[in-house]
Amino acid sequence: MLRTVFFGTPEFAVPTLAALAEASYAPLLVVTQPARPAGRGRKLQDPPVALWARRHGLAVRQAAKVNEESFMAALVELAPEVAVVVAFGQIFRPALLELPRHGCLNLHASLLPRHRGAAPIQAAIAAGETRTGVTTMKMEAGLDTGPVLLQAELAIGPRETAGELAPRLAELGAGLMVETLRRLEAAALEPRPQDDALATYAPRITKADAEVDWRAPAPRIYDRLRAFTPWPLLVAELRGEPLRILAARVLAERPGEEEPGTILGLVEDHLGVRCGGPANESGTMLGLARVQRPGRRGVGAADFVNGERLRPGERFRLSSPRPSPSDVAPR
RNA sequence: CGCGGGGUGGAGCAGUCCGGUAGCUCGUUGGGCUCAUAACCCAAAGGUCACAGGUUCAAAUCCUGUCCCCGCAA
Repeated sequence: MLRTVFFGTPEFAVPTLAALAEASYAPLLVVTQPARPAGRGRKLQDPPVALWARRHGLAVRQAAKVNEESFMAALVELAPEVAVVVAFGQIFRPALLELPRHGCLNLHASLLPRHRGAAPIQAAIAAGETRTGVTTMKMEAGLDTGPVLLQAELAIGPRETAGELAPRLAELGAGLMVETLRRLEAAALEPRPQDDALATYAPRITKADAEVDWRAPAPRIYDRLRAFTPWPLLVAELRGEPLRILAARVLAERPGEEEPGTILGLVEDHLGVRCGGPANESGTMLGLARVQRPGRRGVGAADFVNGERLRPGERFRLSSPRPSPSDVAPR
């Protein structure tokens, strides 16, 4: 029976917490972020982990800064043997990393060393990958650089969004973390250092990532839309006003000389837009299924065309090229 | 009391600043034409303009209050 402390914040961390509790690794303390103003009205909202933990009678501490003296002192008091960290959202200083005898174990939503950082799920989808997974590792000072303990893989569906993939990875990871603790107790873990040469970095997604570059091939734009669903989705500019793209698919190639961003018309109930493509091939086409104007609710492509009286030939504004948000050089 | 946008026939929108016959693109129904790639032509039905008060000769439009929806923040 390990003396365990759990650190986690969003929905992604809940399955692991639940699995620990069920597997007799119920944490002595659940540490999570303070309630923050959120949503319309900016009311204070507790993070999902706090809600779950309280509902199940676990001790909860909402710490704004875990490296501070007051929190550290409280933790020393508990004398944890191991800390389980899942999407907590704060950086641990060495003093905290070394406090539990077995160290701090992290669940990360990618196959490390790929996609270190804040948005591994989105990065994998945006990169067009067909497989990803979860990793448990022993935390060290660098961001997601610690030695790998266990990994589990799964396939990314061709139309799967980040919102759909995240809970699957969370469940997969929950089981993996329990297994990791079992092996820790049995002294059957073999930490393997990460190969830094293979590392990529997946920075936090921002609204700026949502901007569509119509010069990219349609399949690439589609990958980004899947990665950025449910947030921040994609945003394009039409008639001087932002238009949010809620759902789309890649349509069959259709030869044409139109500029990228040109509206080709309604195709199979989708608003067909000319995108970029490989040289010497006919251009690719993205079909917008649902879009949303500012202040309005989302509408289907046909409704949008009717309401706006759109005709083929109108063009979305081309955005400025930006580096792929999915992966940049490792830090 | 965080900020902003919206609620108009079945759908999506315009009209609201500058009060005065309810408009557009679709859909539906009936008729015609004929096939094409958002088919076309003619006709018809369908709205207490979110709700409640107020101002006015007159309110979708101006004022006050309420309800519902959406975005910003992650």
